[in-house]
Amino acid sequence: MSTRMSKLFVRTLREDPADAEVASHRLLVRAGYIRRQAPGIFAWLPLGLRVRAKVERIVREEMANAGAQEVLFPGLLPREPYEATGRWEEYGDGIFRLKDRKDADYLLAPTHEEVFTLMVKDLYSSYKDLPLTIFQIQDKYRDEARPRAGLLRGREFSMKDAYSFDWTDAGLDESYQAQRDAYERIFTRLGLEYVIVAADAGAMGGSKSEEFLHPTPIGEDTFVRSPGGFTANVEAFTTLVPESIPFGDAPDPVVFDSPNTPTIKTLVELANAEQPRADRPWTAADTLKNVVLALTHLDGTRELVVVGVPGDREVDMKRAEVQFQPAEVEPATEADFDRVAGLVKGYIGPWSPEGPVLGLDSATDIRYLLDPRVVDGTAWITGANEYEKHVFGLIAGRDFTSDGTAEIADVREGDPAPDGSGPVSLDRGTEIGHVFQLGRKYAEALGLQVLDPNGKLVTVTMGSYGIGVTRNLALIAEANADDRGLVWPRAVAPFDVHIVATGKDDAVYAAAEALAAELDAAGVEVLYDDRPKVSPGVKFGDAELLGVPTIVIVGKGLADGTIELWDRKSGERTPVPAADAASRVLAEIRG
RNA sequence: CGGGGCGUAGCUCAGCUUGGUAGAGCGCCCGCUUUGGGAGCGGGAGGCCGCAGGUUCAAAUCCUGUCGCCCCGACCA
Repeated sequence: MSTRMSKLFVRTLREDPADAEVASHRLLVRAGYIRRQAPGIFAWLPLGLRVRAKVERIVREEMANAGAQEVLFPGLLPREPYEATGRWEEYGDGIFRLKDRKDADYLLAPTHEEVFTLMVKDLYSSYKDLPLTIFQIQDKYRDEARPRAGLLRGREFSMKDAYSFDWTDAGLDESYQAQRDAYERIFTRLGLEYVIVAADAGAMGGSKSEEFLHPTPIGEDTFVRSPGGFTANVEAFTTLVPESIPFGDAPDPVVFDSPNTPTIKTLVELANAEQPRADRPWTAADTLKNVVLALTHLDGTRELVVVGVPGDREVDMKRAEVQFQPAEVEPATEADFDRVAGLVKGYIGPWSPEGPVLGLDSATDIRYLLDPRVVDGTAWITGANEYEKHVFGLIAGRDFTSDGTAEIADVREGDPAPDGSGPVSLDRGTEIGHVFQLGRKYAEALGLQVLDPNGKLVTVTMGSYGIGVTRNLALIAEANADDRGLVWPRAVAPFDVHIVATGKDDAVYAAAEALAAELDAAGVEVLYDDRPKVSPGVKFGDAELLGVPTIVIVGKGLADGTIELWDRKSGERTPVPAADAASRVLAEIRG
């Protein structure tokens, strides 16, 4: 049965909704696919649901291809399983919590590792039952601090989450690869450009982890690519370590007066004026900036660390978080400085004439880490640990050492890729899928073990694989819109064809109706704009806004026996004999 | 949590500076006309001006408080 526009539960808006910024949000609301219900929470109207179902179908088909079975867990879950893995606390304000009438704690599930693991534990106890991959498509809830961009970052969102269970590491590799392959097929079918980047395994606590990123200017992630094919999320980017330089007969460090140098820029200017170097001027890259960070560990203890980074680089707090996780990182506060003796704000450095100042074996006892670029033999200008004094010619490895390296400096366009594949470029992207090997963390915490062929208990190793269904939908909309509206790829369009009848001639409506019926009988999903008192301009505008890829206009051409095929994407209109219309549409849709 | 902006009809907004009976366009309903690019005319329905308190003869408008929403950042995946 084809859908009639006159009966469809939709109201298109002539103007952009005031609260929508990005194209997908604006257009999905304006075209009547979704409506906002609460911040980051949306109602789905018939058009939106149809697209959502199409996306889900592709995901289901490829999950089946990958040998995964569909299940459905509740979104409302008790606290206990999350307590067992520590995530009830870890999630903090990030999840919706609630209590039942007996005052027992519940949560709206942000993801389902725990309950999947427990279900497998309940049912399976032999290696013969494995491998197993099960998945669901279900709404997830996260109380995002700031939901934004409509569907792109919601508090309720639909996600396909799959979990694999193996009893050997090799098995996990295979299960992982199967999902990874399925993801490539899914995004290809959805028509979404993607890059696979090495990701930080992060809070989920696993080993191997890759993100599928869709490059888009509205993306919230930054990732790098090199000409040689290296890709990584900036958080996971590792610096190419330069060769060490022999100390040779480099002169001893020289302390100099450096009043009024609150910034790296002023310090460099002063150095060039007062302590010029023979071969080339000092630059910010010659300075070593010692940044004091305060870490708050999981047990609540606060630790100060100092990280030395080249002065031309900023600290990237996101990279710092990754570096020090699971501790929380923030710049040290005044109170932190007050607690430690020996740090002269603005003049912090690892060296003093009296001996080392930074490091676990130094005067301050503060952990000192260095940017990987600070290799042995490099010479630096840095603080002399005395008010209004800096030191130059300080040689790494000779005059100071560290307790290790830290990747907290920002990544820049042109930085060399760690695999030697050339300078990287930076792009914005949004995560559309994430695959990773959880390993045994959850199985251990929840006691999921099976008997191996020798009758020995072994802990199961797991993978977890997510695709944001509604986010993908939004990104498809985003990537396929023009100034007139949505332009759906055929694979996910709410309808196959949108028939627009114009004019008031009964013959037009009769012909349009007959065409709709014929196509419908052929299994085509038809949206038929039968509204009799609506002007052609409105119907054309709505057709463009809704974005069905093939539009058929039955109107004034009918007098000459023609009907028009209108391609939404190219805008091209092709008159065809009315008698051929159905077959031409079929060819268009299936060709 | 920090910064900025905004809450007036279903939607987009004006009115607020300078207090005096609630406005426009679109949408919706009725009638007539109109039908290939968001029609015309006539008639109509629709408002706790976010909420609370205060000032005042009188508050959408001024003051205080509060709640909410949007954007940027922080946070989060």
